[in-house]
Amino acid sequence: MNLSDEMNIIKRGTSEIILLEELEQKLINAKKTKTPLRVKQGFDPSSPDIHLGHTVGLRKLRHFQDLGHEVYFLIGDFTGMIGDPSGRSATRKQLTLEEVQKNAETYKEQVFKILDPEKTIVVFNSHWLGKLSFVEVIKLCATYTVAQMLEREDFANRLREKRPIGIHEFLYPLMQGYDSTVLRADVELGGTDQKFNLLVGRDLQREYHQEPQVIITMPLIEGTDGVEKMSKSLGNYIGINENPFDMYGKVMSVPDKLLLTYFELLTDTPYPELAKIEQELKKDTVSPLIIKKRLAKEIVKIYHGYHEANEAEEHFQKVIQEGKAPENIQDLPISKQILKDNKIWVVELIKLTKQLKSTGEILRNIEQGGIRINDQKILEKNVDVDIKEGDILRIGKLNFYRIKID
RNA sequence: GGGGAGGUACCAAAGUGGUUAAAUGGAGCGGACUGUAGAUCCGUUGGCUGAACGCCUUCGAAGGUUCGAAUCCUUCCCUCCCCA
Repeated sequence: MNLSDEMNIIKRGTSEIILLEELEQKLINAKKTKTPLRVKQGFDPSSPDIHLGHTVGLRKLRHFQDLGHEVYFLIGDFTGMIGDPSGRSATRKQLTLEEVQKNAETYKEQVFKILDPEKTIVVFNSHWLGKLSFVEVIKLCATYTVAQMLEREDFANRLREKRPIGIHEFLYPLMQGYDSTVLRADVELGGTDQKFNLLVGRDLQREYHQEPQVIITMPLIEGTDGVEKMSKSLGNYIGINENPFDMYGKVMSVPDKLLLTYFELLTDTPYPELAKIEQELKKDTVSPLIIKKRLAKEIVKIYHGYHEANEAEEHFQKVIQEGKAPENIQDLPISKQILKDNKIWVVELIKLTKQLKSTGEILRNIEQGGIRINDQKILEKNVDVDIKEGDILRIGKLNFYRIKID
């Protein structure tokens, strides 16, 4: 593969590369000396579930691996205890050591759905940051001035608006930069909100007489609401551990305007194909629904495989679009003893599913027409229903149970 | 060190002695509609009881005043702002 092909793979979907020429030079040198580049990205272990937003960076790391480079997957277990102020109006809460480490474990399980384990080195920054002496910390601080720190938009804003900035928050960029010097990173990846921190890494590497890392920022994708960036705390995320149907359905709930971005950043759809999709959307030759279904299937395929993706699609078609019961319905075992003349009080029946949390919720569902037995709405709470083996109980739109009498 | 503001349900935010299980918005849930779980509209949202406006729990924590407290008093915990 020649240099420009490599560059095209790397450039896809990026927001900014600083500096492009340095990256080219590094790639050339790597090839010449047969030394893979050391590509670093840090992850904050404060929320343990990886969602599609994280995969934007992870997939870029994978691109580097596919080109033969090494990935340093850095778990910010130490920095996680301080709290990264990036993009936050308020100071982030600090995690305990145990919380951070527990989260880190679940993190590792998930990232290898995307990264190549052979070419990934997982590192924890507590290993070196935890050993720094106070003198060393002060020396590190001495490399930066308050004025430099205040260049960061978030700090500047908070200062102007007289909102608090913790002293420790100034240390975050320094620590992240220090990580780069320890790992001797050639490239560091991050979201656009990380730009400042990534740049600090370059400065510190110079300070430590290293060649500065190239920094690559990736766009932050909006979540299923189409407004806020995808994040767990906002509840607009699609987790990569979610089951195929939920994943498919959540992608389907994304506003149309995000279709192209999702295709570009979350799938490997080649550029000519992307251009075609763009045209289809623009000229309205293909319904956005069809295109979105293609996207949903594509994404489910990446995390669950082709077969599961097909199933998710069929399921969606049947249950959501046509409002019918799906093929695989879970059994609801009912023992004969609790039946009286094959009858059971509806509320009791629903309780057995454990689907609804309280009696109040069950009653509300009944009143509002959310309960069906064999497609027949039950609208009255004081009824004992006749049930037999194989009857289908439906709660709301999505939850089906097949009665099984023991 | 001095002065001030505030902690209310999943979140945000009203409420300052009874009519408050607590306005409103968001989120959630259900329905209708549709090209989707999107948009829109309607309904609904502490728990228990075969349900009655009956009982239990909830307005930072613990006590107290009162027939009655989210609302008043005391102590404590926490958060924030201004001045130094």
